Parts: sequence; C-alpha cells; structure tokens
Amino acid sequence: MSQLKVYNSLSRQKEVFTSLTPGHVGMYVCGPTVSGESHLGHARPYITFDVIHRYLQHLGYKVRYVRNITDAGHFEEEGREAVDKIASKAILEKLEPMELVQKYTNLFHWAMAQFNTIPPSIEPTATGHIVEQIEMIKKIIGAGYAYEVNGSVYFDVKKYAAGHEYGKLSGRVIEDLLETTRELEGQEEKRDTADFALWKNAAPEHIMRWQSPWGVGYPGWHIECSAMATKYLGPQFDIHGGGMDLLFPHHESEIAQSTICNHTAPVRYWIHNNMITINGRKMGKSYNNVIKLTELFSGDHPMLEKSYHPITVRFFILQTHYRSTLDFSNEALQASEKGLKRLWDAYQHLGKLTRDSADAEAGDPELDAKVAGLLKEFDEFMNDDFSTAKVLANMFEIVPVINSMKDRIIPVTALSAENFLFLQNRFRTWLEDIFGLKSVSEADHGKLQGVMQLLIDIRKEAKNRKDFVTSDLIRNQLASIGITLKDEKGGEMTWNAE
RNA sequence: GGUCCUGUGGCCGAGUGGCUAGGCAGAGCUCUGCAAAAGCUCCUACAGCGGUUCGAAUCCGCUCGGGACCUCCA
Repeated sequence: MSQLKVYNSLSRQKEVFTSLTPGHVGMYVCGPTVSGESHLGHARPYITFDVIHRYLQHLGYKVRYVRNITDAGHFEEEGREAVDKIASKAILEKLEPMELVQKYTNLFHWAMAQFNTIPPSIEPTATGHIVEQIEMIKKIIGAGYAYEVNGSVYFDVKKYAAGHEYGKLSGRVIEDLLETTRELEGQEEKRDTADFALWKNAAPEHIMRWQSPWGVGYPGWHIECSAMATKYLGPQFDIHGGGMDLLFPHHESEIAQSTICNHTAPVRYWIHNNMITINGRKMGKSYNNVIKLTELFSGDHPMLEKSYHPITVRFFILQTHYRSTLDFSNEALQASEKGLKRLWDAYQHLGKLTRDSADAEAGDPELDAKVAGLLKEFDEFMNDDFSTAKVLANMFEIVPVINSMKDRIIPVTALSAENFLFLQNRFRTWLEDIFGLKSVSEADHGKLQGVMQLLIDIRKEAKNRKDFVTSDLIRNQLASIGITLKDEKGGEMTWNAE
C-alpha cells in the first residue's frame, strides 16, 4: 500500500508522513473562540481534521487529538456591555464572561455533534492554562527574547529573526515586516511593529483579568496554543492544523515562542485548510457575510433557499480538496444533497445484497477487475494528501454497479465472492468510519418502521387486486408528508423519509 | 503597495505532459398500471496571447480577471 503523504505548509510540498513516536500521532488543531456563534466557515477545519483524525486511526495510529477552546480575550456580546461595573450592585446584570463562554461552548459542541465529528482527546481551555502560559512567558523573558513595558510583555521579533527564520512558514520577509508603517493601537509600547504581545496589561474596564508577575492582565493571542500544545503533546509533535488565515501571524508566532522556550521547532507537519467563500469572498466577520450554523441547519437566513442537513454540509466539504477554496451557494449545496442521497441509497442497497460463495469466481471478470481497481484507489487517493473528493468520485462510479445488482440487471455473481465482500466492507469503512457520513433521513425510527411496514403490506395487497385507487392514495398521502414510496423491481417496496 | 494562491463545460468541482474524473442540472431511450427511483446513451471544457515539446488544462513568459494574508479572523 502507498505511503501517506501530506502537504506541509512549512516546506510547501507533499512529504511522506512519519510519526515521531511509532504508532502514535500528536495532533493539535486551533479551536474556536467562544465569544460568538460558529458559522459555516468554521465548520471546514473541524470537519477536515475530523476526517484526518479518523483516517490516521484507520491507519492504525493511536492519535492524541488536542483542540483548544479560546475563552480568554476581550469579549463582548451584543446588547451587553463589556464593562466591569464594580460599583453596580446588580451583579446578575453585568456581563459575566464565563457565562458567555459557556453558552457558546455548548453551542459549538452541539454543532460538532450534528456534524458527526469525533470529540478531541483533550479540549483544553485558555483560561484553564493561565499558569502554563505565564511560565512560558517567564522562560522567554529569561532567554532574553521578550521585554516588559508598562505591565505588558512583547516578543522581540527582530532579535529572534537574527538567529532564526521568522517568516518561514508564512513566506514573510522580516525586513518588510519591520518596515510596516501601519498605524495600530498600542504600537508605541513595542520596540518594533513586528513584535507581538505575550501578555497584555488589562485596562480597568477589561473584564477578563489575571494576576501575573507583570501585574494584572491577560495572555496574548498566540501564547495559549504554544503552552497547551507543549503541555499535552510535548516540545515537538507531529501535526498542527488550522485555517490558512492563521498562518500569519498566529502560527508564525507560535513557532517563534515555542522554539525559544523548548529549543526545538514545535511542529513537524503544518496542515492548513482553505477558506469557504460566498460569492467568491471569504466568509468572515469582517466581511459581514457569515451564515451561522444554526441558520444553515434551520434555513433561517435571507441567503438560504432552504435548510441544509449537517451531514449534507459535511459531504459538501468533503467533495472538495481541503486546500482549495470552496464556494458556497444554494445550488452547490443542493447538488451535494442529491448526490449524497444517491450515494447513500446505493450503500443501503449494497448492505442488503448477499452473495452466495458457492461459486466464488467472478462471472464478469472485466467488471470485477474494474471495481477492484476503483476500490484499491481509495487508499492511494487518501494517501495523496487526503483527496477525499477523488475517493468519492470513485464511489460514484461504483454506484451504477450496485444499483444494477439491486435491480438484477447484472447478477451479484458478476463480482467474485471475495471482491463482493470487499466492496461491502470498503463502503462501510469509508463512508461511515473514515468520512463520518450517516443517513440524513428519519427512516431509522423503530415505531415508524412498523407503521410503514403495515402500509406497505396494505398497498401490496391493493396492487395485487389492481386496486390502484387505494395504492395510489397511500403513496400520494405519504408523499404529501414527505415520505417517498418506491416500487422496486421484483415487487418489493422501499421508502424514504425527509 | 508587498507576499502568495487561483481562473476548468449551464452550475459545483477532480486533475501527476499523452490514457475524454465525479456530482448537480438538461436531452433521448429502457424498465413500469401510473409515479418515483434505477439503468443505458448524449452534452468532451480548460481566461487570452505567445513559447518549450512529437504532444500542454497540466511546464515557461506576458496580458486580463478573481481571491487570501500583511489587522481580530477557521
């Protein structure tokens, strides 16, 4: 079998993946900032890395998957003021940051469950690791790569760049960064504009604050990931993932901090997913073009023609390579919806087919070889930097074969017994275990199944009597409430519910 | 302005220099009491202009278009 190759943002090329500790993989993915609701754009990294996580497990690795919750920062919520009203007696009226953080963390977990993602092994919070962050900052100061000004601590990028490659990951040129003349808040404290904060002095109105050696403040944006990754994965680990928009300055800064602290480059493979766009433009807060996940699932948004099932969204994301941009549109999502249904229906039919092993030879050697070849390519494609889109394309090529076997247009024995079992096994493994897809219909409900069986029996009976009025009545009534009855070849009936 | 990515048929999207991905939509046929599915067939595109090559969507150059990052951002 081919070896897994991943595109490493650091080297800008595909590299053969080997883990630091045989049999184990340490993977860190930048998690959500829980000061607001997640939107469609956020779904992409979590689904992408969920599939990578599942695939690594499939390959036999024991994966420690760490994904943080950023719950520290300058948080505000609409309609509530981020002002610490110490003087106010109404404690329940003031913004309680942890309350807000809890609310959006819960919502995030709910959405991730809807997407059928496997929870990370460890989900550390920034607020729970203030001590580790402070320790790390102390080390960096001790090494001479950070300086304190008015209760804030900044990383000395120029000094770091003198002996290290600052900008390697994001393709930045240090001279350019130092020359930036851009006007930004709080820049006057820094020695150079390229320097970044490790610790920030908290203004009196800042509601999230902790005691530190440099006074009351809060951690800089980049330090939490370095501190938590180091704590749970060690000074050096295998994979660090996140969106491409985090390449600079976030990940570049992470490398600098961790390198100074741990005397080694922290990450061996940097993996970055591309953006979801809408009308060709990145979906993001600043563009004011976000569709929240709750809106996507309910259809309650002016840009949505209908609601979309979370699994449809998951499938939509997997139909594109993770390093390409993916443009959202109703048309594209609806195409995915129909495609997924076709694929999943075939998968269900495949599960019901059986192949007698009495005559194990392939009745149609040519078809048998074609199917075997398509199945074999699953590994090759996935090993080639996680080409989920190509694996799915191969599955779609097999769909007509499955449907033809179901309709008895071609016999099940066209495939060898071994290959047939392999086909069943592969579809189950890849669709469910690796891609994490599942049925989008409500047809799994036990009691409903009983009721449907009754209706199907009555309708069959009516059809046998050529009582088409009754049989059509049953089918039409069910159709009007979103249940589709299908007369299969051979007199069987199947059904599907929205 | 700097750095980088990108431009594929009606739409979405794979594409390692030669072997017409795939999905959705559309057309025809078959099956069927009708319907829905399903099967078969058709629709063969690579922004433009040059160049390298026996051969380019794929490599190089230029032009035009779109985007990302440089600032919170998945």
